[in-house]
Amino acid sequence: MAYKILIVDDEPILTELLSTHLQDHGYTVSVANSSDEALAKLNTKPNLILLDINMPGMDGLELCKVIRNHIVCPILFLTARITEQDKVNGLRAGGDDYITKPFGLQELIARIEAHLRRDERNNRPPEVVTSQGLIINLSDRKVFWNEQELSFSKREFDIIEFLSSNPNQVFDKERIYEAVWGYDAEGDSNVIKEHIRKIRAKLMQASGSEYIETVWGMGYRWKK
Amino acid sequence: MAYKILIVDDEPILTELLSTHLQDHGYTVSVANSSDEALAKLNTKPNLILLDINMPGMDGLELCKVIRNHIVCPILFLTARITEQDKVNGLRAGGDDYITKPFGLQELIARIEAHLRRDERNNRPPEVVTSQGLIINLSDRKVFWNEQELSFSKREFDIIEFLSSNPNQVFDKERIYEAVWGYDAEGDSNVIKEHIRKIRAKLMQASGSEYIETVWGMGYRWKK
DNA sequence: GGAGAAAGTCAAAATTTGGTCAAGAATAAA
DNA sequence: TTTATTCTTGACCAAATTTTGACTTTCTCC
Repeated sequence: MAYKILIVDDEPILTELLSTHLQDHGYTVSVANSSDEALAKLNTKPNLILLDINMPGMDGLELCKVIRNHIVCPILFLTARITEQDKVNGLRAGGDDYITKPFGLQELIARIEAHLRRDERNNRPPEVVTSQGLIINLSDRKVFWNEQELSFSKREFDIIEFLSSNPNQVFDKERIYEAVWGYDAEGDSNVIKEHIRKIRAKLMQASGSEYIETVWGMGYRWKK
Repeated sequence: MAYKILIVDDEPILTELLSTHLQDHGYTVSVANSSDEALAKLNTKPNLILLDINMPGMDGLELCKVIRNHIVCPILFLTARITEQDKVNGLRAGGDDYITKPFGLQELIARIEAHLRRDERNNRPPEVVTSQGLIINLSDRKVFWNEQELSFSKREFDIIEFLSSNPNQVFDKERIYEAVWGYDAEGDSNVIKEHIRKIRAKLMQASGSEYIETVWGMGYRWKK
């Protein structure tokens, strides 16, 4: 999922430039040309905000404080001001970083990445894979069919995780073994077949449908 | 509790100056004059690291990457380098900010505050309240079941703190050991099992319910 | 349709893992 | 110092999982 970045600045030339550049790097960008517009666009829940300090109407610092009452995400100030006191004020207002114009676009991207990465680290959302009413929560290692939690052993879950994270792809038994056990299987082994059987049985009992498909002579595939 | 800041720099004059200044602002400071020393001092669990890029031996960027494998805390680079590429490299290496020498002490403090505040916001609720009447106060290191205070030893509380701060996530024994003891366990150890047993017993006696769940083959999880 | 290969099934054996206990070592308190 | 508390270790048991081997079924190609 692409990260959403909100740019708040009243200079159309700059916002246009930034917007394009960020989009080239895979970000979803929305632009606000005024404080009011910025507040209105908060409901798009941006993952990061670039905020110009010099804005007509409400000052960037003020705006920052207001934003902080609404959402928690990295806020980076863009500004031409350079005195130390300005920096201090910006950070005290609840900003997370301070980039002085003119700035290099590469540096900007790197800083954005650093902040997003940081944010990710701190409060990563649960990774969830879903298919047809089945919810697979990878970080909690839990599987639900509607309200009901299904229980799987370690190996079983590992196999489910691997297959469901790569839906519709066919993997032969050696490949699955390698991915789940971490090393190559020696000789012919019945292990995979047996685990697949267990998994299928549990999923079938709960949901009544098949999730793992056999591709004859090739391997198994997670249907999505 | 005072924040702990680790300064990594090989210039004694600078570290001395910084150290004094930070202490004046109420921080607990430890100094490492080399990469090896820095790594050794990681187990003091600093809340923030100031890292010089130009160091003899392991480069600051390298060091940063290594540190990132151990702990999660803001890392601020200190350096005389100023090219944009340098900044980009620093941030990519896992750093959170980049301060070029010479820098103002006020700005430094402000940036430190901003990062710590940020960290606080993200992952340090002052107290964790779990479901049925159990209150875990992390700053006072006290646990209450309704009105009654439960007593836990240091290790026991550390484990409770770690698990309950990351509810629903499964941690294997090595991971718990690393988080609580600050370094890797050597060989198989029974310590975690034993402490978990003690904790469970106390919680069960007081509240009559299980808070720590065993995930077979994976580890333990704090139920929430 | 039949041979042979691949996949599925089942139950039992083998292994791994977690829980418990008791006692020694280490640490803190008195 | 003595004493009490906490931490760690090793042994053992019980439970759960994983693997195995024998067997049956299904599919493909001749």
